[in-house]
Amino acid sequence: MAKSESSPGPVSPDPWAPILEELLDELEASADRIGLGTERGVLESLLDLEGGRQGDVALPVHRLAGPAGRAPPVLAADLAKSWSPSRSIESVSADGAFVNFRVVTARLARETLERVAARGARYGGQDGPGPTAIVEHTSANPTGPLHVGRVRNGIIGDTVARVARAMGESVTTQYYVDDLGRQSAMITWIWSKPADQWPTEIAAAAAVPEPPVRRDDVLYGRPYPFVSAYLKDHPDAQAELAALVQRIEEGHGPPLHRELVGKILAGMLATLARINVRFDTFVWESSLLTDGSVDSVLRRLNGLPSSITEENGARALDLGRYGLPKESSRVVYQRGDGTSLYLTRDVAYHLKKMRSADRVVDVLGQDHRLHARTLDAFFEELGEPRRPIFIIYQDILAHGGGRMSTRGGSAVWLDELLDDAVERARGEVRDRWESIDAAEADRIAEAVGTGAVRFHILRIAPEKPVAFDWEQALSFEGRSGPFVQYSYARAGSILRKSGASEFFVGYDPAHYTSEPEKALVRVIARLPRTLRVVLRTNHVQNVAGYAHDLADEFNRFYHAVPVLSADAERTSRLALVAAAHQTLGNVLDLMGIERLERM
RNA sequence: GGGCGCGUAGCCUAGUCUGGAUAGGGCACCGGGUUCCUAACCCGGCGGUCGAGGGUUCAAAUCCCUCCGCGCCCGCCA
Repeated sequence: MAKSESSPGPVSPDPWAPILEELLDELEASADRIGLGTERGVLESLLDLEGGRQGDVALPVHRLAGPAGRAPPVLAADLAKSWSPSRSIESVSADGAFVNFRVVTARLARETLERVAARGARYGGQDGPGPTAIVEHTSANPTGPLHVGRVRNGIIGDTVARVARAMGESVTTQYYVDDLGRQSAMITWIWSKPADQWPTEIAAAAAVPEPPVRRDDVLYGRPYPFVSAYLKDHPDAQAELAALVQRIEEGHGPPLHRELVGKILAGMLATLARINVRFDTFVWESSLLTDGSVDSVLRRLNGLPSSITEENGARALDLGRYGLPKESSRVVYQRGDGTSLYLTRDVAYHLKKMRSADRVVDVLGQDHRLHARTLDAFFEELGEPRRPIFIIYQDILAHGGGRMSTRGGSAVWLDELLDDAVERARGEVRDRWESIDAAEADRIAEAVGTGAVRFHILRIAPEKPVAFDWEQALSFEGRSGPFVQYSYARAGSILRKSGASEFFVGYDPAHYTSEPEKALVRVIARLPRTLRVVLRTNHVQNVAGYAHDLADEFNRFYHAVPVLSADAERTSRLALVAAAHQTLGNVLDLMGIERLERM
């Protein structure tokens, strides 16, 4: 009953919010009239907002039918019949056990365009200050250039961060730089030897096909896979490496070490920057040793009742009660020689993150799944109330299946993929736009090519196993990044040619009477809800899905509804185009794909 | 062997958390569309035992059980 006697409060950034409130008010009243004492919360939870084929919102009444003592179709019909006309709901109809509500387009359009006009680049998101968040992603070992097997990490992480930021969270992205341990030490080990003292097996690195770009990550990462293989059957080298690892962990590593890690990392970051992936903070693993974080964790762990000392003095936690799929229920966190392990440092790192942010999100490959569970168990043991949120993705497999391997030649370098995509885009641009100058063509090609790659990876759920496919990765049609960019450019073109400078003045939402216009209004209106769901579920593929839906509806509208040549409706249609343009742009931003005014 | 993830048309994929109406898209294929705001587009068609089997339910792609296939992990590596 009670219409909101409370103050309206701040306007919701979601155009559907006030309409759904009204719908629920009326639904409650309608339920009352037919003697249903159903609570508003129940009704609300039953509403299907993506719902109706035959409307905008659907209410399945099965669950209400029993208590009401009537058959579902009867109840649905009764509810529909007792409906009183309202300004938001255009029609209410019963179909079987469903009641379908169709919203008055003009009302939805008004709520939507007002918000797009007022919020601009912030349309779709929410105002802060929200919680603080740390999103850690990529964090690949600095041992060589990135290949596409792991590029999902950065794209997922960066998109999650962008969405969280749009939703009002205060987000810091972090790259955890592994400068400790064997992997990066192998690089230093080999490069600290004069070239004429390299083992021949490693010097043979020169025979491997070269990645297309020559940068420090390529150059210094080159011997890595060969060092790795060489070590397997050279105990003397292993001993050298072990000594080096220990010196590094003790803080006495050669200056070359940090220098090489930094150079390789810079190369990897240059590649990531091409797809608009950048980081706010870099946390060097070694800093956790020097700032005492690891010692402090070690002390806490050693004091735990579940802490055990192994024969050689190593320390472990008995995690038997967690049912981890380990051969032993003991998980070692400190070596016999007193040094720490990756796991221990990661515990320290996460405790640090959880102290400084409300939400801690990690993007991890599926090979880290058990590691993530182990971390959780450690936090439980330590009495830490909070947990990181783990987003687990599957590595992209090589073309025929199987892991991408540098030595086996099945690895596809990310730069190589991007170069190919850009090259193909350049061809497309030239075909369509002959008068374009070279610099402009390059700029557009880079945006289109990299956008295609980023979208291609983003569109698939992270946990889905995928094998790399050049043809699909380089597609510029259909469900693709360029399609969204193209739609944005088309909308921009209309706005430009209109000669107008202000689009959200003098429009009349009652003009949106054709199906394409109604559909376009509805997709635009859907963005805030979509982003709320993505924030909660981390299903970043839905951002790409939404972008495609929006572009799709815009193109249908574009073909069916003339804008510039319209008379009475021109202003209103321009407003709708402007709203679509803004929204497409906002979604491109969320995906880290360049907006192009022309293409 | 154990644990976890994945399995939706020829190919790729959304939907699975929170069960609801004839399972949405895209590619490919077939047929149309450009004197008109960018054809990287639009319209139409073809194509589905949602891995298999059982169970729960008024209702299962979705929940439970069993099995099959693929992947990953089960280190005093990271």
